[in-house]
Amino acid sequence: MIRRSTNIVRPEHNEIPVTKPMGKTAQAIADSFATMVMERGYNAVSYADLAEKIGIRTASIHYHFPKKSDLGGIVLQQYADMAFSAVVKTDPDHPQSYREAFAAMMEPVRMITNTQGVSCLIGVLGAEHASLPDALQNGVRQFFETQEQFLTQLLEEGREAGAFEFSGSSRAMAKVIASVLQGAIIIKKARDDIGHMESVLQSLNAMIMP
Amino acid sequence: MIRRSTNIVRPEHNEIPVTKPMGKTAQAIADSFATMVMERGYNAVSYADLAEKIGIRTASIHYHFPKKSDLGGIVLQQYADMAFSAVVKTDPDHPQSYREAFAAMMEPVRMITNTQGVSCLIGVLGAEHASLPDALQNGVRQFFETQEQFLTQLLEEGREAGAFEFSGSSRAMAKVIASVLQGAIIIKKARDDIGHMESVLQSLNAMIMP
DNA sequence: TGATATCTATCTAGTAGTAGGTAGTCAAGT
DNA sequence: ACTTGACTACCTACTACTAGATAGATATCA
Repeated sequence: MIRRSTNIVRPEHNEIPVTKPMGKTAQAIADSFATMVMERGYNAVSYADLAEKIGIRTASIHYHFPKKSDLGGIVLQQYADMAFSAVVKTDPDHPQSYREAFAAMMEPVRMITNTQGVSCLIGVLGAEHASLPDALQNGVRQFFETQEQFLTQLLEEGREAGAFEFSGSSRAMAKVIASVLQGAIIIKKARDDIGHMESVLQSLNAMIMP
Repeated sequence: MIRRSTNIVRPEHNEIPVTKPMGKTAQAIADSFATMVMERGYNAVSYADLAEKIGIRTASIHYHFPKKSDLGGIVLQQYADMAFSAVVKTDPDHPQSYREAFAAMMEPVRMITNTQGVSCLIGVLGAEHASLPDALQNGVRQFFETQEQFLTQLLEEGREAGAFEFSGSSRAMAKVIASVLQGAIIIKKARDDIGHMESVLQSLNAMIMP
């Protein structure tokens, strides 16, 4: 049974209403933390590392983020917001709109591709899964589920509109795409080879475009 | 220019000749370490964890593996040996032999798939790349390079023999396969969902089999 | 307006616990 | 007797985290 809808709906990932926006320092901490995790992994980033990089004391970081898991949670949430915010309005009468929506989803991937030494935050956390605090484990799982749902819907509706062409179910293809992106990003980091990512992205396009 | 060869040659990954085989305890330490890394990540496994699991003191682990990087190195080497040892003799006159060789390469993947809570050792280490000792960083990079070379050759010769069918270069397809496996394994762990892996493996077969 | 109080963001100085790693001892097996 | 594999006991460095103080900004109120 195919569910019909005119537009790709922005998925909700239970956003806690952020009543107070983050200050400059807090955001700097979050940004540095995110980058370092994408390079080294969650467990390899210490408050001391962060403090030195930003130029404050570790205690000041604890002021903004009492526990490491708080910091991890914020960073994960911001990352998910970024990843799912690139929404392009889709229209069944304009197949191109689905391709544009897909391209928009690839924007964060392109950013990671072009930043040396980093891979996807979620992939890194996924690799360390069992060692993470519960809240982060759940966040990671939820990200993957949301991403699959989002991709499945885009592929399904895009195929009906004639924008995509592939065999098998949309869900199966969504699983392949999510997997190939995660894997390719990790390999490009480990091999320090942007070419790997570029090749895979090209193959991926060939896989779904008519 | 296509390189012709009758057989898939087992790649060398500069194996240091292990003059002395490992004792029972040493192997138990290595095995437990490998499993725990595949669950949590390299940096989240301590000598204390290991010692408790095996039932010895941490100092005893240092006796067998003076530094953590030694332990990591051995485990990485054993993992690579396992991954690349499944060699099936290929024969251009028997296309089925290439499919069998491919299936043999998937055997370790199937093992990981069916073990709850673990993902591929190399993928985990890849995710933590920047925080690893140099020797491990190089080992991981080399694994990916060897794997790509191995897969490329198998796909190329298998396609010539009529065993595989796909568009694009063999190398590009090898990159896709290596990536999709890594990604899928991480996602199945994070989502605790074997179904994800099974779906992806099926799609992967459909991608290269005529 | 001036005094008082509260808030923000940082600091110094510490905590207990854990990390990887070392020195030196000792018993059992060959 | 020598090797093997384990031990006890320890070390230094680092971990996340806390307590308490302080300087400066901002709000409240007599």
